[in-house]
Amino acid sequence: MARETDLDKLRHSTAHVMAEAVLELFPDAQIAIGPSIENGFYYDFELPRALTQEDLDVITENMKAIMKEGKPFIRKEVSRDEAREFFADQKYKLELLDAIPEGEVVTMYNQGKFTDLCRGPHVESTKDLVPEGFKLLNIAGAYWRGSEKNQMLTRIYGTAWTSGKDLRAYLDHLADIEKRDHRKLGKELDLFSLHEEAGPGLVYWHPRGARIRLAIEDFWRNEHYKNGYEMVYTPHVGKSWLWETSGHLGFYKEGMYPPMEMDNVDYYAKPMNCPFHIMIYQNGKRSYRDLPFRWAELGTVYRYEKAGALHGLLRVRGFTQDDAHLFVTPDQMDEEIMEVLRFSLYMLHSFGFKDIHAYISTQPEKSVGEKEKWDAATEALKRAVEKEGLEYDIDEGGGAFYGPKIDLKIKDAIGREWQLSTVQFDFNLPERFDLTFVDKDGVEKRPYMIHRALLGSIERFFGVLVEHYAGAFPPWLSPDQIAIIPVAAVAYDYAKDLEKKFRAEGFRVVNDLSDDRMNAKIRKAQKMKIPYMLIIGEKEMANGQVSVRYRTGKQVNGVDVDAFIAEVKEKVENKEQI
RNA sequence: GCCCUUGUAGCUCAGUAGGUAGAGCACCACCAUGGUAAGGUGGGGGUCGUCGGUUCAAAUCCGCUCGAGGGCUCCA
Repeated sequence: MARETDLDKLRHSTAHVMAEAVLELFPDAQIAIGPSIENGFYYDFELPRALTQEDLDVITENMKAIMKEGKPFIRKEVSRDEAREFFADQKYKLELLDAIPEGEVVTMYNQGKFTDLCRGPHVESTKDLVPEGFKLLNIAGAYWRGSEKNQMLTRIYGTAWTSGKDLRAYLDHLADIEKRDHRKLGKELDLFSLHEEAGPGLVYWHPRGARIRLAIEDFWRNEHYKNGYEMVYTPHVGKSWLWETSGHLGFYKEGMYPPMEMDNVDYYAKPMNCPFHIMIYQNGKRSYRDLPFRWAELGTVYRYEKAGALHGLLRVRGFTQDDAHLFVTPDQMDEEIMEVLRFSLYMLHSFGFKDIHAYISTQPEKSVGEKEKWDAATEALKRAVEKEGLEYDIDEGGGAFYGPKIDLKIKDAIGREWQLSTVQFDFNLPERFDLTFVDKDGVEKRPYMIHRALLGSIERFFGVLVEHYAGAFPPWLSPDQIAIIPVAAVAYDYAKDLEKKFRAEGFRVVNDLSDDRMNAKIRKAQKMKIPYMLIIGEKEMANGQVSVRYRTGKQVNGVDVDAFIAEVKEKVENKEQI
């Protein structure tokens, strides 16, 4: 167990004080566990009734009072019997006690009226805690010991810092996260919607969202061609034998939409694209001269995610993977892995993600395929990651049963990690579908198969992008790149000319000819986070110019139209933010 | 699936101790033609998520159900 930092100690001790305060309110409460966590702490209780916000206020006041009293935290080593007797009416503590290995010292910590079974460490006294530096945040349900078979407890989450200033900074950070929420911005910027009445977890892309998606997809397709991929399109449903052969019906059935029967055969909506790409592979006798195949598809798949797991665009039931499958000979493996990783990084960088961390997952206990293959593939993954100079962690035994993999996690603008790219070896499907290629020596051999997704799923990636940019997309992605804002009706003809000109240049333009006042038009464009606003009136008309107001608030008046076009083009081409 | 919270006009939200619904924005109409974040006036729009119960009377109380949010679990 890692040594606890001072902040961990503070948080853990604050959790104990919270438990004391809760027991003051509910003397009969059963207490479970209360550790420190990132940014705070929690404690789980079994309570006689549901908590309200008022309860939290009372608990908070109790806690502050306890902190002011300055009660020492006292550590005490006890025998198991002593502990068992002390916690006779605390069933969870008794269970925890039983789980402590024989021979390990049992310790209890006391402060004021509260004593907990706890290995510590804690601060010296409750007066070392910071009344103005903590806040109880929310109430949630949590299973005892994290198992859904067990009793659901009430968990109170809190945050704690060494000063009121740090607390405020953290609360500001939480507010920032809320402002960036892609569900909120998706509504405000009119990007997408979800309709429970039409099916939970299924996404509707509005025109403005679709424009962003198309910009992403166009870029994605072009880059794939440049990197030697071919595009394929495959069906959305397939007969059950495909999924029996692939093993999905065996291992993954509860994650699939239920079957549709037609002509006495069950059809399933695809949860993955692999079997379909394999069908294309199977369509002919393959030679080593043909390999590698790199087949990519923006393939829409359907998976049954539990209702409680659905979350905006980040967790949905129908989504589009930016999928590709590589069929390679064993001696092409190294080179192909290098290329896939390089390509992944290039894509992520293009979208403004610079901070990238790799995770390599190796052979688990239960797996298919020979050990030599696993080792060779794992080594290839490591070599690739090292060659790109990426920091990486190894998750020993964390691979899927069918092969090792690399996952790439990016950090967004406010430091949150998201897993996007994944590159996975598959020793299973080539076997199950009996894939072969004819090698130089005329012998049929098994190809290697690599699954990879660079962005993950378009929906999820889009959600991450919205939060990363807080809705202020760089011009190349922005749904509207330019807003034309004529000051008065006299400038409408000029506005229309400009609009035509910009469209001819390939820009996405909105021309605001409404009878709003200019100020209102600016406000609207600003709220839609349009990067360039062009204010035009008599002055600009006379000189064939535009006045540019940037989303950032900067203004430049009297700009020649061609100079403006060149400026925007450069930003778009370089995928730069303004 | 489980726990807690929650569901009132397109959106954001008010609705005090139960007496048959309000605001702002958006939308429509008219007036106003305006130089860097909301011009004015008027208007249309809701069976208060669904079903059932208590009551003379329910958006307000109770039950069921369907969603959503925060968690837990799950994510081969």
